[in-house]
Amino acid sequence: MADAYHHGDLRSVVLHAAADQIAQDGVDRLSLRGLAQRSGVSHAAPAHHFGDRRGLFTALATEGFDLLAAELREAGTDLRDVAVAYVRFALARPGHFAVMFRSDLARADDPGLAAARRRSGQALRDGVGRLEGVADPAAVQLAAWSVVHGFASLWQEGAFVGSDLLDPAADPEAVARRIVDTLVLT
Amino acid sequence: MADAYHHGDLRSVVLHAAADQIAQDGVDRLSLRGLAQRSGVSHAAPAHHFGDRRGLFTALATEGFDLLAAELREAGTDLRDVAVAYVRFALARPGHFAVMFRSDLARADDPGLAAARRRSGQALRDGVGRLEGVADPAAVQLAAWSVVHGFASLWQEGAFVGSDLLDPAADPEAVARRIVDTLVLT
DNA sequence: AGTGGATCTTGACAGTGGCAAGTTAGTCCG
DNA sequence: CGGACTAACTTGCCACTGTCAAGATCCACT
Repeated sequence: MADAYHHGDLRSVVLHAAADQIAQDGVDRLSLRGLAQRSGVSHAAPAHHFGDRRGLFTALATEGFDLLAAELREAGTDLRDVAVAYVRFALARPGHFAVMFRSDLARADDPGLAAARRRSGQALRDGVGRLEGVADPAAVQLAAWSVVHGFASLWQEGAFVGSDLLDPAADPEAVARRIVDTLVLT
Repeated sequence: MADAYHHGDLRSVVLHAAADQIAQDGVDRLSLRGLAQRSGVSHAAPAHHFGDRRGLFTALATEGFDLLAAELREAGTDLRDVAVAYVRFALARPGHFAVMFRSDLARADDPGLAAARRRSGQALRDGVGRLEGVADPAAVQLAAWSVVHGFASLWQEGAFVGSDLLDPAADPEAVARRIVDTLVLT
């Protein structure tokens, strides 16, 4: 740990630091050099693992999609539970979530990222697959994804604070459940 | 136009150029100097109008909220129409939309931005206000906002492209209407 | 033991945002 | 008509950032 050379775990250390910093200050204020300094290495060390600024975001997004997939699978097969799990993930991992759907930050053609995105998409599909007796299942699936994604985004950016739409002290997961209930009973 | 000094319209010229560039390359790749060059002025000229990088984003977000408010008011008083108008705005003004809900980019305490945000919030409220016979109107309002915001965000970032959830050539407004219909009939 | 490759450092370069000081243009007021 | 005042813009500079190239260090393997 106190040794000069990091021996393997630098990659995850930097990733973790990046997620922390993004959660605190936002993506725009993230500096690779600051990240390196915070991780106790020279300014060019991260480049060896991620190559690029885009490479770092790509790795972070990939990790995010894998974490999301795990979270969704754990939630089971009920649409409501899966939806709430999506919101829970977004709020628990703001640093990852802020990067995952930003095509301008990550390298869109990265095969690892595409695979992880596909995995989480599959997990989402598995959880929402059974929609018997619904007129337009595809619309419901789209709506479910959109509503949890939008709610998580808006919540995280503080869009609800002065809106009178909800109690500032409310539990986001509980609100998410209320919203999803509004949706699926169609 | 060919004169050396811009005389007044530089502010809007730069704002327009910024919206264009953000729509093309994303927020992260926006350079104030490139913007200035593209507008035909020196690198420090924008600073006089916006002060700061954050100042530019603040102005752009403010303009965006005003445009959104106008669009929402024009849509009338039906929740479906207002919701679709929200999506239409987001897709028509991607450069503005990308900045409007990013608290890390704009100056959150700016009074002009707060006022514009309040105006568009009011417009949204006016359009969605009448929800008679609904068990949990606040939840429906939250869900409506969340679903259009999420759908517009996901669409813009290309999250739907390989997902089999919808036809890649589909008209986003039509899809948005389908989604909203899924929602309000509760 | 020593060779090879992975990991990290050092040093340099162009580009960026931000600041200070100077320059130009228009306006107002005698 | 002319001179002062102010807004708009320019020039020059600085610290910082991302990126690249070259060198140093460590580890594994034979």
